[in-house]
Amino acid sequence: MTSLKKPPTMSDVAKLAGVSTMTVSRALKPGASASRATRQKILAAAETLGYVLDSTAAGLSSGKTGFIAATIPSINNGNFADTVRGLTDGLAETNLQILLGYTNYDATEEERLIEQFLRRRPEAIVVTGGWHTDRCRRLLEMADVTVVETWDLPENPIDEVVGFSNANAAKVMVHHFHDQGYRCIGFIGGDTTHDPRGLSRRQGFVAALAELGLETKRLVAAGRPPITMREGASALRDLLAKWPDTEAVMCVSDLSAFGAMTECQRAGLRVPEDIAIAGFGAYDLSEHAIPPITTIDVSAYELGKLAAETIIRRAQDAGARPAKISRKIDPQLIARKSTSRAE
Amino acid sequence: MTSLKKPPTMSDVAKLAGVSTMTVSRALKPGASASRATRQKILAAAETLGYVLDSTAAGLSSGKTGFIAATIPSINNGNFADTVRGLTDGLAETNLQILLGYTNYDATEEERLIEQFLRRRPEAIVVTGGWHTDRCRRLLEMADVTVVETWDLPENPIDEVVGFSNANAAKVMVHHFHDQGYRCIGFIGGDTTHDPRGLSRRQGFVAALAELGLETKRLVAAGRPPITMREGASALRDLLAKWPDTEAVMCVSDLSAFGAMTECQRAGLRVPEDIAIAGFGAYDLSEHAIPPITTIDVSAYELGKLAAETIIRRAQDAGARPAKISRKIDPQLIARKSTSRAE
DNA sequence: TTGAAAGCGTTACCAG
DNA sequence: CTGGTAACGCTTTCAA
Repeated sequence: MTSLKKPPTMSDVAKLAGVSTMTVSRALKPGASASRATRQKILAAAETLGYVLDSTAAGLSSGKTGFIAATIPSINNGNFADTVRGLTDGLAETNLQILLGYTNYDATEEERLIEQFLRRRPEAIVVTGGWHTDRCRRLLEMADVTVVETWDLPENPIDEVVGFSNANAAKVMVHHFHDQGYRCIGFIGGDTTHDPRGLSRRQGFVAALAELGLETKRLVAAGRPPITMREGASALRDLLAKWPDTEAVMCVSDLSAFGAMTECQRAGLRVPEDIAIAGFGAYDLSEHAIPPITTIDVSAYELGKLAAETIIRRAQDAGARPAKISRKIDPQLIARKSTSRAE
Repeated sequence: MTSLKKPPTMSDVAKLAGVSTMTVSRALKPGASASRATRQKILAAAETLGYVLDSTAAGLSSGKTGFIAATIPSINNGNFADTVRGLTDGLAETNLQILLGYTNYDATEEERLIEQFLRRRPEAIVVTGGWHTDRCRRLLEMADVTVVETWDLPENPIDEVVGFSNANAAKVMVHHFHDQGYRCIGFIGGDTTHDPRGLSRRQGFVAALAELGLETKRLVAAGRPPITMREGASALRDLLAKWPDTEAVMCVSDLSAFGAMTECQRAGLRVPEDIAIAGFGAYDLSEHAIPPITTIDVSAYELGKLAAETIIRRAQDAGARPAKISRKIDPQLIARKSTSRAE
């Protein structure tokens, strides 16, 4: 559809409607201060010409781009997608548009993305987690916008935080296992170098076991995050090969848990009678699997919603607002059959 | 992090480096035509000031925003996420940024999104499917950019097409069922009013059955797309309640197929011995489920990659290029245990 | 309610 | 390789 004529501008519309560009500009805004009549003329002229406002020019002139930048580790992940949905829904009343990027669980890629996004002059930035490259952190600190870190509780936040404790979530799960009578408990996660949240869960897992006086050695790192069903499956094989007496396994995500569980079933092990399996993230999958899989709900959608609220609040406080306010969510255990010890 | 000082501009950098803004502008570009020495000075000055290029201004001035707009029906869908990944990867060499939006399978919401995106003056637009509101179509036609419709083969394309025939994909599945000896075959999909691709699959399903001289009545509409595992499960109950002699079921997606399959298992029906189940989309899930689920791979990632190639090609042909070239992909059947008739 | 003028920060264009 | 100047299309600001 590449024609040659230049697209109409506001002054074309103004000319056709017989008014000034300023009047057009105002008539096109929501809270239009223009008389009914002129506004009709203007709208008609715009329609005739096929005029579309140029936000690039508007943004340059007004100093407001209407962008919110957000980075998530992976776009192909229901949990992060839920957070983005929450963010979008929370921003629906505003005219803010989301500039979404995914980092592939790579801090360097995150840095690259943030650098790109900063050029767009977003009015706020939402990032996943509190672990960034030094340069990335510096960029975020120097950027003159609200920064919201989510999905974690960074010890030293850049600005605002809307998250939860991954370590504590793992602890909740360990206690659930313990309550059910399991004592030899393993953990399946990804390599610990790329997924800080996965690492926190693993650390929380180990710490909780230690507190209970249980063995903490049954840890398998299954590859580069995000780990897949396949990696969950092979990790389970590895785990049982090394520690055959393992009674229960916590997986870093529902997907890997499902992979691990089906691997058990293929191997003739009954879940939960022979081995218990739990996941993380409260995917639909864990609810519908047979047996249903115990998991942790971190309220991913809510996280996005709260991030949006935070951004809006900060925008209204126009200007100064140094306080670093955390919105903390408590992950909820969803106990299901997959970890219910046969009496 | 809201400070009061205005962020540094290019002219601040120029001043500090003792050159003109033009030299700064050039030195900051990839193919920099600036002497080693001045460029070092400039980079140093930029670093000192914490300068970040303002793409808004750059875009206004150059007439190139560096945006590619893309809309998908749902962000929480592995298939569409794969297409976005393909698009991103395909665009990696360029400096183009993706402006992503999701429509919730709602043509009106798509129209709203496209209208918003158009204001950002994207250099190309990728949309899912060929079914738009009249106004949305008009907007896309009048926009002076490459438009790529994906995930379908519209009869009357707006511009470029990178897709596949959903109807034909369903036909392939029907023939697979037929080859396996199944004759009483049902279809589970969402309401037909919101998902044109789901509707095409259903129509292709019916047409293929009719060609084979089989009954075409076993159709269940399970709710607003995208249909979930739960809806797949309840739809299966409905289907069997109405037509108890059904031997096989094609589902509009792998997720609903999984829901349907687990529902069978809960009801004590063996898959595939008592009933065959197939899905659509080649999710990991269908590979790891027990039994593994027969599905169709539509090469979602490839679709995005090809869309990117199309966009790049059109950008190079600078200007005229009226031809509507389709990149057609052939969906591949992945036959698995869930539809393998016990001999 | 409307308009005129002055930018917003960058790059295109043309000189040197 | 470098610099001056004029846009780019809009909104801010100040007047009327």
